[in-house]
Amino acid sequence: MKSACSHRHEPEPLAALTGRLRQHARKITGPRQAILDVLRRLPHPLTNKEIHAALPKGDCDLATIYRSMHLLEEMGMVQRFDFGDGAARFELVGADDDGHHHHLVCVRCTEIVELEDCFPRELEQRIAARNGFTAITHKLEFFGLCPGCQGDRSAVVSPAQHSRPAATGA
Amino acid sequence: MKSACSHRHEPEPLAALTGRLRQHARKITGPRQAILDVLRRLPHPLTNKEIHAALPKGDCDLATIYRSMHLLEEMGMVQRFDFGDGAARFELVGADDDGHHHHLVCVRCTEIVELEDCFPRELEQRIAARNGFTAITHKLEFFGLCPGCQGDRSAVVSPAQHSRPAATGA
DNA sequence: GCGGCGGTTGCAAACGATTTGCAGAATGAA
DNA sequence: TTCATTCTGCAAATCGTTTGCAACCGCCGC
Repeated sequence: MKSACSHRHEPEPLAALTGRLRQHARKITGPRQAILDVLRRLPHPLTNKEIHAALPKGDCDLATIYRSMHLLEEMGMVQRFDFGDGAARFELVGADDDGHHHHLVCVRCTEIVELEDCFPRELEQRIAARNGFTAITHKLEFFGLCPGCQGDRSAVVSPAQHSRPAATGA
Repeated sequence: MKSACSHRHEPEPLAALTGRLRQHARKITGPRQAILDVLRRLPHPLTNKEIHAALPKGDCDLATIYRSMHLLEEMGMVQRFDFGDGAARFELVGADDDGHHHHLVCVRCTEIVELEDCFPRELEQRIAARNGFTAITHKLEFFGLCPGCQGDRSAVVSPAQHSRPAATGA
């Protein structure tokens, strides 16, 4: 069952995480433990490169991180997020949680706020019904200027794909 | 001004589109006319590769399409969308429109339905206010099984990044 | 109608994120 | 401890996208 209050929990102990691996008949290896520990201690959307950087030097190859994230995603242990900058990000998912939530990203400093809010369930159902779709889900992320970056007129990180200065004309 | 009913309009004549280029002091070239014409006739989110394929053979280099889409995006003539499959998609934006809207994508056949629905403005404002953010926007896309693909138990196109079979367990 | 400037284009190489082939290494079961 | 497998590191391959560069051409002024 899922707790009524699904806010940020205490980090799940590493042993519990590796236990989930064991349940899925997956081997508990050094790299996997290291990766899970990073995810556990940094409860934020992390790119594979960031995970790699957070790892004790040479603890794990970047390719292994990619493979591990695929595995963990298939097992439902991590949730993938896409902020449109061309790099996938991952967050650990609680054992009793489906990981579904959204973010508010500052387009200037890239600060990330975890949100509880979600697209209204009933409205989603109506959209599904109206179009005859089933098994409907959604991807939703918010972008804006955080308190600290407001009034700052310097360049902005475009929510669009990849680099390139944001549109100035329009 | 913007019309009260912003549903799918008649395709804007090519001359009107090139006229917008002229207004921005941009040259009206063959490749650009060809690209705009494709966007005009195919009112769906198109990848650069799809646009390239829809073009009369050798009418335009793929790199030119990438550059053109950047230009058109900066001019607000096209809107960029990201369905999480690693390729950007573009749609022409009406002259009196901001292009903001969302899609419902079938994860099996990739059929795309254009939606009128949007995340509740007031709720978005509340999220912005609660976190002190300003200039807030959002990216939102829906995924599900279209009527024709329901009951079909074959592989699914994951809404996640790139290929790889979608999670079956979990 | 002509000439020239600067925006544009095609081509190919460069890039960054992600994937994959392969041989050796390490885990978990017997 | 042995063995079958699963994993890992390394390097090369992919894929979408960007960019350097030289040739080109649309558009303005004459």
